Amino acid sequence: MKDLLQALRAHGIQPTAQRLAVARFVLEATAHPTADEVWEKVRARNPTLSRATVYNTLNLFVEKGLLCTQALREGALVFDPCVRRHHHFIDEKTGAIHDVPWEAVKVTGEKLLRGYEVTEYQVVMTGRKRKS
Amino acid sequence: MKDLLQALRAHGIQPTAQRLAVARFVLEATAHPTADEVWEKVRARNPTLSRATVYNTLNLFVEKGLLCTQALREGALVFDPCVRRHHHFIDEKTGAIHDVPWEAVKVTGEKLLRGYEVTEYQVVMTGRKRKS
DNA sequence: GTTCGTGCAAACGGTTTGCAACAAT
DNA sequence: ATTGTTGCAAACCGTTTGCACGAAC
Repeated sequence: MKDLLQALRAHGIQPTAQRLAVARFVLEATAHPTADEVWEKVRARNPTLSRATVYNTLNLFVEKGLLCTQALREGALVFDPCVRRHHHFIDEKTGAIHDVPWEAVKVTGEKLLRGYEVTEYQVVMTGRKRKS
Repeated sequence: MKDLLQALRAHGIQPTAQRLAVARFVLEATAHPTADEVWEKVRARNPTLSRATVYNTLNLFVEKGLLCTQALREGALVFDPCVRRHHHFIDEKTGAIHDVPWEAVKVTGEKLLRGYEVTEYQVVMTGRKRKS
């Protein structure tokens, strides 16, 4: 819990009860939730939390560099803790989004694209989850 | 124009004036337009065309395999002709989306991901367009 | 008492849907 | 006459915004 406080302060975010609740959920989230999913989940413990506050808070976190948004789902943004670079795998059955470690996949050739100066990239994969 | 007719028929789509107009624009589009952009552009020549028809038509095209949707833009789907596989480059200044030839970038390692069976993938790059 | 965050409700933009008019077979 | 397509408007969903209340310095 203390680390959450420090994380917010380190990013210049004034901590409030609502922001801590959102941060606690979203920074540990591995599920790439949408804003509404964050609201649903966090509201379970903080019933007075309003949707607007969740949206405001998430946008604030993005602005302050605590979260990144990803356009990986059709129709809604998903939020991802800004940790080390990684790729994404999308289960075509369930739509669930999984992180893929950066070293698991190698991309070559992006440096010498004619006409483009690539500063960021990621591989977006889709397929089925294996039983194992 | 004849090829458009055949393309629609080949995909089991009954051709109508509206569908041909949409197809003509979107199949040649290199700009990855959103549905509303398609509407705006096609309406210039077909002023009676309704937004609903554009949405219905685009969804029909996707259903029938003539178009693919890509979640590359925040807040709106973009449509892409289903041609050969390719990657995407997004200009971080303008948001413009460009196709990157499949052979220009190589991805390795996606076959042996533990737990995932990858059936599709693409590299999504962002950066600046070079002057050249 | 000023500043900032919250909550509500209304507004907004992209998309879908219900329905009545219509065209084609 | 049946089937399928169109156009309009209303509904819908995810998100933003305006504003009044309330908490904190």
